[in-house]
Amino acid sequence: MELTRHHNQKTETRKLLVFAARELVYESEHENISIQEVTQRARVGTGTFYNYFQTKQQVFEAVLDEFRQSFSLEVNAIRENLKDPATIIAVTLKYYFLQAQDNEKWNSFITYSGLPGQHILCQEEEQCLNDIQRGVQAGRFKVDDVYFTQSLVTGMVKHTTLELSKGHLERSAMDDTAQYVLRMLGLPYLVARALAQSPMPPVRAQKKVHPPGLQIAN
Amino acid sequence: MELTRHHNQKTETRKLLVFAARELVYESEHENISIQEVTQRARVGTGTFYNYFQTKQQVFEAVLDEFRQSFSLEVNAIRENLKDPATIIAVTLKYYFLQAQDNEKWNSFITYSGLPGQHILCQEEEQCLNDIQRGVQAGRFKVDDVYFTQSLVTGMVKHTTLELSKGHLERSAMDDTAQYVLRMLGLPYLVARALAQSPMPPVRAQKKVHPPGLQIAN
Amino acid sequence: MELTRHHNQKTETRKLLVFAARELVYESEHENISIQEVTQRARVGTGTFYNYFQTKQQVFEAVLDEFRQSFSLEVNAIRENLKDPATIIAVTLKYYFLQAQDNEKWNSFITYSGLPGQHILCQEEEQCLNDIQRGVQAGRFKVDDVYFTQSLVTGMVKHTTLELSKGHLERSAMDDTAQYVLRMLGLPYLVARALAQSPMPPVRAQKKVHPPGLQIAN
Amino acid sequence: MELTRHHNQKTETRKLLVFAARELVYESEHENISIQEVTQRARVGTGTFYNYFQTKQQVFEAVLDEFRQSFSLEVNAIRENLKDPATIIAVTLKYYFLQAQDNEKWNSFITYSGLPGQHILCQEEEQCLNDIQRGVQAGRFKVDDVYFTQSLVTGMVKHTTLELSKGHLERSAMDDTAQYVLRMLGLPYLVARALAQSPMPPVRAQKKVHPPGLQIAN
DNA sequence: GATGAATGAGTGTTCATTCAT
DNA sequence: TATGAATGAACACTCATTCAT
Repeated sequence: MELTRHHNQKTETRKLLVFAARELVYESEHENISIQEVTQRARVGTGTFYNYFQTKQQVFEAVLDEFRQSFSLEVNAIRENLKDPATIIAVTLKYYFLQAQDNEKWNSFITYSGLPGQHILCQEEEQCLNDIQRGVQAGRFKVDDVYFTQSLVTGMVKHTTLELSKGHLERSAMDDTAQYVLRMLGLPYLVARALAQSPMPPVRAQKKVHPPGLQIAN
Repeated sequence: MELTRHHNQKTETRKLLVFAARELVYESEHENISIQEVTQRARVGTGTFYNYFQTKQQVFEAVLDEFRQSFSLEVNAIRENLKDPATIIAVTLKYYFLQAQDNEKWNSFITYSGLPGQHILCQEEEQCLNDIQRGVQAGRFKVDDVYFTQSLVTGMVKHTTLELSKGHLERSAMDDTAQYVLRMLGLPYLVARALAQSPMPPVRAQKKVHPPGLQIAN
Repeated sequence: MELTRHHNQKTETRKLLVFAARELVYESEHENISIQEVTQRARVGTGTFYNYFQTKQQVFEAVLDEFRQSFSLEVNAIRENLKDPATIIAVTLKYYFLQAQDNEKWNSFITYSGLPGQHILCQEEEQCLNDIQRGVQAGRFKVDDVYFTQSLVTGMVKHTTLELSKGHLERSAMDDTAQYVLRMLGLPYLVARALAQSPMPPVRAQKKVHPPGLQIAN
Repeated sequence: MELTRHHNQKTETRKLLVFAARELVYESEHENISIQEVTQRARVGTGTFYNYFQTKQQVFEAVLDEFRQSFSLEVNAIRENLKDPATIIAVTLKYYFLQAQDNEKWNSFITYSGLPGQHILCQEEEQCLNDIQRGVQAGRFKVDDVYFTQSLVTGMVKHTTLELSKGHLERSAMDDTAQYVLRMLGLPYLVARALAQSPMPPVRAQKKVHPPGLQIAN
């Protein structure tokens, strides 16, 4: 019990720090967030930071991890009810766009900070690869080089996400990108358009605080 | 006369600074280049910097401008001999990939520094837009939304460039990307492939120092 | 009974700390050893340290004490079989040099740390004083000022020890120093040389872990 | 002239820093002097320090250098009028003791700080070596190993200096040490005593601020 | 007595910017 | 215009010490 309590307390403070870091990413005008900003926001002593992280990057990586994990949970909850590879891809892309819209700040942060932002979707990338491969095996897709195609799809999605977050593109760009992706995978124009425009399946009711699932404590 | 001398001198010093900044981008291991590094490299007093730039970013933007300008010159020299919109696009893309390959360092710099890296191709973007529009008008291309398509093409090109520079993609990705782009624009598969795989027209003989055309002075 | 257990436990923890501190002195590259390093090494809570020591210096002084004590035990075991003051001094010096050789790290630690390193031999100093005085009384030595002579002898020994540990002097310096000391005390050259060069009497068989006798627990 | 002025100004600030560092060594209770202490004392901005020194140690080494240099100047002024190797050694030692007496704090500083204190007299050591060698060649001294003897002499002098500065020895220790050293070098007792007790030759009139010759500016 | 999370003053160091010359 | 010494706020990071449990 003693141990448990301590462990909880420790976990609690860590959460405070990660939470503060995330808040600052969203609020901060400048890209450079200092450790002292984080600890002050977390209402915690300066040195406390170093009980949980060895370096500044680590706390932001922790935020990134939380983000990826919660996003994964949500998107997988949707995907598991779907069968058709094309539908899965269309829905995944659109879900990604949707949640990305709420996170402009975050997007620019991971894009321009020194963080391994390119890996923000790394697990998703593997998933994307699998999606494509299964579609190919099922005779649904037709691509020359699966790996390259996956890479390019990822690039397209990232681009659209970023441009959306900057207001350079309209909301319709989400559907349009999905449509182009599906066509790249070999679907006929009409099918691609139909799939891309079909409405999202109802997401499990769930209150979303800013980045999905990043609620602190509870 | 006196005035001319002064003007030249001023211009000269500015060039020295921009040149030094560019060199440092290529050489430096770390992303953070200080003004003092720049002025020392330019063999110029610290304060001199502020006669030409108000802020650190400005000097890097100047480098960026030079870069864009010289790239423009070169690519336009190639383009002016071409007529077919599809060919123009294919050639432009491939030329862009080629020169980007020589500039990995630079690419990562504009991608991860605080600079408005997204605009590296902004003038090109407009050109790209024109290319697409002319193709559409000529009945060669078929796209729903020209603006969105152009944006997505840009995103794809940037993605491939970056991934190439990181070694995540093979050289064939250049042709493959061009091919996908052409198909996105509505060309049939075989035509797209043929165009994408056709060799580059001979570039005007020209010794290229590091980034094309960025030679200082003259 | 309860009391005894507590007392033992308390003693035990103290030993753990002192032991850890000593290990760190030997192993550590840097001169600055933090309390947290000590407690971690001792597998003891951070706060526990302050149950036994008020300040960081105190734990190192404790190490010093242990060291002196164990050295005393050993050297006295040798000395008690000797009668002649000159022989006693020669043997003591040489024994000191010998054990110092195994403890380079330690030597530099007490020399350059803030510890009262000058007192490392303070008990020995008194002993040294006695040795000289008895030699004088026995008519074996001839010195003007016993106290000063003892001080200078101590200085010479320390110097040779330190220089040996730094590799600035050869092993023969041990004999040479002993010889000079004996001559300082008034012995004729030949006698001094003979005594200084005579081999050490056999030390009681005894396995020596690192610093003599500093084994913890038992 | 412009250049000269700048150079002077620059030199001036450097002196301010070195001067402040030296003062702090003398005044400070604790061994650890921070850069900010130095800059505040020098009435200079924090960053200014790094225009002159790359690291904290450097400023203290600068103090050490100044000290050695000025000491050298003085002692050599005395030595150059002397011929006899034994007298030279006696006088040099005594002069060293005298000036060391004024510098207790400094002595403990170089002894216990991380500075290469062992080299404080390094040039002197070489000089000492020469002194001994010349005495040997002149048939005045008789030593087995010149290098070892020099090392030991240095050790004795350092020891006496330090103990004097701590008040552990009386002033007579200066003469006594000189006497022992001369005897170590092979002089007969009476000669050694006579030389060691002879008064210092008159030193050139000279106002001595704390450590000889360390006056700032003028 | 034992614990270890919390602390915050302190460290050495960097650097964009100013300004007298 | 050119200079470069001066600046001081800011930085990431350390660590002896406290104290509630």
